[in-house]
Amino acid sequence: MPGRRGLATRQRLLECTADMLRSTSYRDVKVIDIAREAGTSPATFYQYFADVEAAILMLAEQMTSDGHRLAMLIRQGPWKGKAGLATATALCDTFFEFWEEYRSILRVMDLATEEGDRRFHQIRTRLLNEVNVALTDAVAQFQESGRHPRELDPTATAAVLVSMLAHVAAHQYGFEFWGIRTKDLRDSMARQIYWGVTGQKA
Amino acid sequence: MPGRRGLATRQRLLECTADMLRSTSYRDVKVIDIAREAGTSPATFYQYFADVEAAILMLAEQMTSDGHRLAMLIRQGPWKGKAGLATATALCDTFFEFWEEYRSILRVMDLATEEGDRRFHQIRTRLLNEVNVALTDAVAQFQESGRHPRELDPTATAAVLVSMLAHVAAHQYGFEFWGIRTKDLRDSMARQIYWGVTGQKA
DNA sequence: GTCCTAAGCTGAACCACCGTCAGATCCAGC
DNA sequence: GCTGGATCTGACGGTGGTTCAGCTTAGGAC
Repeated sequence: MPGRRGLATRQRLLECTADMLRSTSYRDVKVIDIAREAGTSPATFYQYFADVEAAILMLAEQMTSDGHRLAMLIRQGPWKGKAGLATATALCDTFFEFWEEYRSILRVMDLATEEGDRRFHQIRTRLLNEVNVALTDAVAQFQESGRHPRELDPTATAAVLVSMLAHVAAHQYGFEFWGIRTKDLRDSMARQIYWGVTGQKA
Repeated sequence: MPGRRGLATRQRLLECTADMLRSTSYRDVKVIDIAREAGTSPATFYQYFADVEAAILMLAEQMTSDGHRLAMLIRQGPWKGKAGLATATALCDTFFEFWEEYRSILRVMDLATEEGDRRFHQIRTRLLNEVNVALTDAVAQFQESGRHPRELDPTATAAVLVSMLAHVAAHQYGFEFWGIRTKDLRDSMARQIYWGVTGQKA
């Protein structure tokens, strides 16, 4: 349990880690650089974190607590008719914002998750499961009312839509570089989400 | 230009790199381990590749040439009616297979692309652009026939669908671990694709 | 103000890996 | 079996990883 000074140092190290991650490839983020940036010695870093991954893990945890707003939007928004399309559009925008803010952490989280890292996978689940459950509920509601193909698993549909949101948000710049405007991506994606949730055309 | 022996050595190093990548986190893949595995010295590795990334880049290039079948499926398949849904389903299956085969390379490619690496971005574009163009054409065709919302950009719609395919294929095991069956994912995804391409319910 | 103590920090050491180069080894063709 | 170019490697200086014993500092007690 670190005291006041220790907490300040740890926070400084976390911030520098986030900075390094923003400006350097994950593979090249070195403890010594983080320490230098924070005006301290590498040994101090190891007092607070077992390795660079552990620091990023902590950053990812901080991020998760900011992720509730994603699920909130889904639960609170209306999904019927024109307002439903507006909710879907707002959801896309919020995903874009969120990814913009935490881009560098999210990409490491994604890699680590795919590499089978349990800790990152758990954090990813905490972040996206909430969204998935909210979306599943929305889909299930419309499925009961009959307009939706019965044979589809609402959880799977929600997972597919969340994947779409996460991946498009992650590669937004790639698409722009390639001539596709973010606004068009958003509109197409919102339409897919509206369809997926309600089973109906707008 | 390496001769016969040189080419064999390079190929062996590439295979060992792919092996290491499968069993080790990207961050921890070391030249010395690859060399050991290949029964050669690190210096030999540097005769063929500038660094580990360069080797992975070459693996990614080999992968790209196997990627044509993805676009082929989209161009050849019928998209109308029940057969259209079958084409969408087959597309999902092919994506799953492809990702299964090249999982470890694809995740590094994704990371590097998001980190702004031009070379990996270019390869990613070569791989997915073809798919995207094929899908864009399919969407545009249905849009002309009027059943599709006019205001949507077909390129963006295609991009959104390709993102969905790539991300779900990448995280297939994550979803299964979490209780969602691959088959259900595939069916939900196929439905979204069918909707996205044709603008109609199945 | 001085002292004391626990919290916090670091210099230095050791080891692994990187990336390079001069020299050793191999082998195809004569 | 000799030779020249292709191929490989041992060894080295340099950087970063990680540890630990010992130093510094904050701040409470007096």
